[in-house]
Amino acid sequence: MLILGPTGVGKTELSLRVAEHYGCPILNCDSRQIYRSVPIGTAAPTAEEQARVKHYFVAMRDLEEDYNAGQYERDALVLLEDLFKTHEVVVMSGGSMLYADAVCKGLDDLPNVPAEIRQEVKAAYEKGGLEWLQAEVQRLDPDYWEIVDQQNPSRLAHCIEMCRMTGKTYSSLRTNPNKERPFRIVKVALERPREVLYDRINRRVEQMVKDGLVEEARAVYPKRQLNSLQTVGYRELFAYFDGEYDLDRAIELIQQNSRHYAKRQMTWFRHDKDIHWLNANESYETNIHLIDDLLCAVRVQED
RNA sequence: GGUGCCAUAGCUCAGUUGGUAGAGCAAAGGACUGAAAAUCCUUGUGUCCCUAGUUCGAUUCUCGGUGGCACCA
Repeated sequence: MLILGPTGVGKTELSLRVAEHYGCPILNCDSRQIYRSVPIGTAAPTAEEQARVKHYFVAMRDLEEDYNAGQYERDALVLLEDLFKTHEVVVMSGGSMLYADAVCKGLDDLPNVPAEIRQEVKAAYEKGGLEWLQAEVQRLDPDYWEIVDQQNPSRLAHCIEMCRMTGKTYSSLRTNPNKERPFRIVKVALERPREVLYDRINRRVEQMVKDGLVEEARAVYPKRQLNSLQTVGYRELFAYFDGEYDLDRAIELIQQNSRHYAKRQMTWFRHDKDIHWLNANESYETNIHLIDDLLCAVRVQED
């Protein structure tokens, strides 16, 4: 049972109630809540919430540890195999769409990029700029060049990393696997009118600040260059610590960037035809009832 | 009360020697295979404050009004 929705829509409480209803645990599907030390800014499930339902993939990695969607796919599948021995239904909940798709459809089996190669490509990019990345991809993998977002440094850099590591073209490694899974997936997503969602996001950011977000960010400030901290709520405060602007401006930017993030999530959801939409304004009882119906339909299909 | 300056996109402003206008930001739309809360792409019609005048034609010039700011009383 996959529960999706943009940031701030209200996934957490519905997921808890659904998990309680089925007596099952929750697999968190959030690329930032996986890390320790940043619970306030990532709106991670609280101790009380985790006491209600067993959670996985919350605060399980240090900020220094690189984590990624491919690793999440592997970790989640191992865990799910185990959980399905004792549970008919498991809830997965979150807003990281690449992570969700990695579990539902699977990514190609690519190696993790070693730090040296990442560093090497990064250094060459800093020296040669976007032009170097573009020329290098055209040279190493002309097929990928045809389809890639040619202005996007991370896409280009990743292609170069893969080519250098494997000695093959990145495009030849991309098979769009659409893997079979040994379980059925039901996807629901919560929705709210745009203005209501944005208002909730704005207020949630203010609440985070009251709850100590600034202090939390200050504590991890020395590690600001880590990928795990390239995150809304932290980058803006780091810039404030640097004196680039005042705290009020930083808060405004956190709200704005959270809204942008929600918008990008919704763009992704819109194209996923497997999603069943739930109105976040409905009562939990109503939505759980709808979810129950969806699961029953899947059981009927199986028989 | 007097004098001066200003009034153009949601915001900050540019500009039109008179031929109905454009930047930044915001906003919206989109892409997405191991950095994904990341990264990248696309999109600018708005009574140019209102009334009257001059003019073939006024957002632009003139008179008056309204609002804002500054200085003087």
